Amino acid sequence: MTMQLADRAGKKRTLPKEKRRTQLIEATIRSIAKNGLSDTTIATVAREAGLSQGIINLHFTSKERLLLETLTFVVDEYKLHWEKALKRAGDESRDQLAALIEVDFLPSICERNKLAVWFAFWSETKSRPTYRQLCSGRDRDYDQTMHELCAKIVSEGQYPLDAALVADGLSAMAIGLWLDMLLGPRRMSRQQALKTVFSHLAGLFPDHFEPVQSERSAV
Amino acid sequence: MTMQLADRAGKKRTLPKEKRRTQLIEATIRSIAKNGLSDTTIATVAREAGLSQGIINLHFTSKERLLLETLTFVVDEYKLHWEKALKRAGDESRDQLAALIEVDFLPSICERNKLAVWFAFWSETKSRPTYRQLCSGRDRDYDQTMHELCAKIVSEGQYPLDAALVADGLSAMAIGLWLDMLLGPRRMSRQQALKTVFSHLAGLFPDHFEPVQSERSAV
Amino acid sequence: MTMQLADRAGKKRTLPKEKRRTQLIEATIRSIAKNGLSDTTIATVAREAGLSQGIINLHFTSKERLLLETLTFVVDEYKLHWEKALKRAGDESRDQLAALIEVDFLPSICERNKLAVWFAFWSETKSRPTYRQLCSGRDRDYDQTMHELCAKIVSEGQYPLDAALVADGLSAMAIGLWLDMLLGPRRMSRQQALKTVFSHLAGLFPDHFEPVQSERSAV
Amino acid sequence: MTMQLADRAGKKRTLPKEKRRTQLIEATIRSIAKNGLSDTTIATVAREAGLSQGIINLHFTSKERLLLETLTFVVDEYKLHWEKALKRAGDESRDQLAALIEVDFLPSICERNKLAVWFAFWSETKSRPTYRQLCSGRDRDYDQTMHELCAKIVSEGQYPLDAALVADGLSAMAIGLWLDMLLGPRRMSRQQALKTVFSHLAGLFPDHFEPVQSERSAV
DNA sequence: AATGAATGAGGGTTCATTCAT
DNA sequence: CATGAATGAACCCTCATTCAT
Repeated sequence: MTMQLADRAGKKRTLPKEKRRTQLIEATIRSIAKNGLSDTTIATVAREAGLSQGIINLHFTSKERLLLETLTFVVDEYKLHWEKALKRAGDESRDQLAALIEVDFLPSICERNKLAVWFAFWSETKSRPTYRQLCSGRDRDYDQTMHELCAKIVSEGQYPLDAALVADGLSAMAIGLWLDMLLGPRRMSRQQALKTVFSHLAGLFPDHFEPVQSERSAV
Repeated sequence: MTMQLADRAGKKRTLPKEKRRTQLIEATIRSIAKNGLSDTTIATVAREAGLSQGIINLHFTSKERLLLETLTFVVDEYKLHWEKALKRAGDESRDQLAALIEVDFLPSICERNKLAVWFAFWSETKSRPTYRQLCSGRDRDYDQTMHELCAKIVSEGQYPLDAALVADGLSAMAIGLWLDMLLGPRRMSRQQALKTVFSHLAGLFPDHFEPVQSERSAV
Repeated sequence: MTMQLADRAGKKRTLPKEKRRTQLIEATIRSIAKNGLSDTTIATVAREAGLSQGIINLHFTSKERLLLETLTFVVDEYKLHWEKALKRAGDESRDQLAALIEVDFLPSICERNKLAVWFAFWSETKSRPTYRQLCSGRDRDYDQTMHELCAKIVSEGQYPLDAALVADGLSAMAIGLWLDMLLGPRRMSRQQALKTVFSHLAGLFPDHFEPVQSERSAV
Repeated sequence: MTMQLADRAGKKRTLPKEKRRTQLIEATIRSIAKNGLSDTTIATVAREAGLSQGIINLHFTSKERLLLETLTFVVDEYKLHWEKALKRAGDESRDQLAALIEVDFLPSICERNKLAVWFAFWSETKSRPTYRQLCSGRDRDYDQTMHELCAKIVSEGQYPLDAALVADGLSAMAIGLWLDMLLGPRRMSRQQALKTVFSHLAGLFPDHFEPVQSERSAV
């Protein structure tokens, strides 16, 4: 409500096209998080943006398109982050894997609004073939990279593990933790989630990752 | 005349109350899997059940109630399974943990229709407090049991691991694998999923679980 | 308004399917006559029928279908009338032609509501190919019959006329008179219209039709 | 920058007021012919004119006004034509009547775009009193003139006909032929339409008009 | 003078719910 | 019990109109 008032006071009535679009996409993300996908209507999005209903069809032609572009927005942002993180991570495969995983728990990535979007679309994927292409699991590049890093580490450490299975498992774990974070921040904080994954890494790859101490069990 | 119609199909027109209810709940599960939660209407459920529209309000008062009872049905079935599995598992904590995890990938539990229901409700959880009570994550008993088993194994094997973190991680991984199975059976089969979890167990608890060979990497 | 009240008082809430459909078609005809085609909305039709808006989609799936069936209704009724009239007319081609023309000016055919429907759809024909098939001009059987009758009369009377042109002209004249009647009953009554056509027939086929005296010019 | 855009197309961005208005009216006529009256929106007109949406309200205040002026435009053009034709026709009533009728089938008058406009407005006349004043039937002067010419010819030729009825019939026939032309140019060409009317004139007034041979029936 | 972003009333349609049968 | 015709609120979308640029 305060938000809305602020909007009204401080903003110009007409905005550059691209600005309006992202403004509406962000309103859509908030609405999905707040109301769920099935209760996200053109009205809720418009209200969230502090604008009129007609503006959505003006900028996105249809609600369906708005939802698609919202999903794309979140997916692209995610991809951008981990690609950047990977570049910055240095040469050690250990560090690269760490970087990749840390991205999943960056505040801007795993804030609940965004997580709500991921899960909303995942849960509709079966009935909407269009969604699947955009976000099946995460994406192939991610899986590929994860697999390669695990393979390198396994061979470096001579671990008796199957790299493909480890990669799948880690990726799955991250998503499961996302769900825990979505369902209630008390159950699982970002810190807690990170510790969980790194604790596993330490168990699996003892020569590459150090043990993690949880507050809960720390004496 | 009515009799005639009833006879024709070979079905009785009136069914015991409880039968009708589960018949409708199963139709709801199929509809959610097929159409997604937001495209599941009273009409799609009734059609899936081969009955008239009015029957849902007759047996469930409202659509909301039908959905709630559908969720409850799936959650209860899940709980029933792992409680039974645990009892049958013997005394070894190793076997009990294995049993607990295997339940997640039982055909009747992780068939895609059921998974679709879990994710459908999870993704709406934020906006519907009612859902959360029913299925936040899984449920407390499950988490508790998982934690205890991990703690026992950790202490048995003297592993340098935090039991709480391992328990959370395993639970999360199972859910992440469910998502993989939901999004496409090719990406992740039940067998593959089981291998993935047990491969991690072998890595974490080498004295309790044996290494797993994936077909993919097997020479 | 009285109509509406009467409806509400005297009718059952639920009606046989076919009855409801014709009831709605008749309401559509009245609405087109009263509001024009472009101002005929689902709301105006429902109000005219004294029913709720949803009922139109229930019985006709879409507004478009309702309009199409309304057009079909009027076209079929017209065709039925002139076919029947032709059978009853006897063997004289003179009488048959007279019968054919008289149909155009039967009260139930050329009441203004119906005429409004004809013109409404004619005027949209260019942009709606579907309409054309249903009512291009009138229909081929009509044109054919008209032509044959004129040909017979021309040859009987040895008139120096082209039967095809006469047939086209008479048909066109009838439609032009319909327009006059639609635009204002004062300008052109049914009687007046009939006289106009028969006056022409008398002029063209003096051996078959007798002169007509108009009130206006009658001394 | 604006200058640049203007230059590129070679058009001036600002046009004399009257030019813009007729440009928009012509675009309206095309849009009505192409899309029908009910699908003629401000957007279709603006697109047809290659201009922005706002311009219509700028020049015509409202859509209603634009439609009204479009109708007026067509009506005035028609009236202008037949008044001019009448003046040029000479003194013979025969020639004057012929001239009057020929105007109806001048290419610029009965091109389909224009006919579409006539019928579009006629079919809405009942619900829009404003339209009726503008174009009921055609207009009184026309009817009056037609009647006088028929009367003169009837008396000249001592025909046993009622002049008023003949005038009405001819006028109606012309409109009916317009409809035939609107619905499909194959059914009725301008030539064919003219022959049809003159064939009737020859039948009615044999001393004034010569018989017409149709191609169809010519041996 | 001209544009086009923005509005919001009203259009067609869907759908949970009611109720007479 | 079971049906399905009927309702009406709420959905998405269109479009005439306004207004800052």
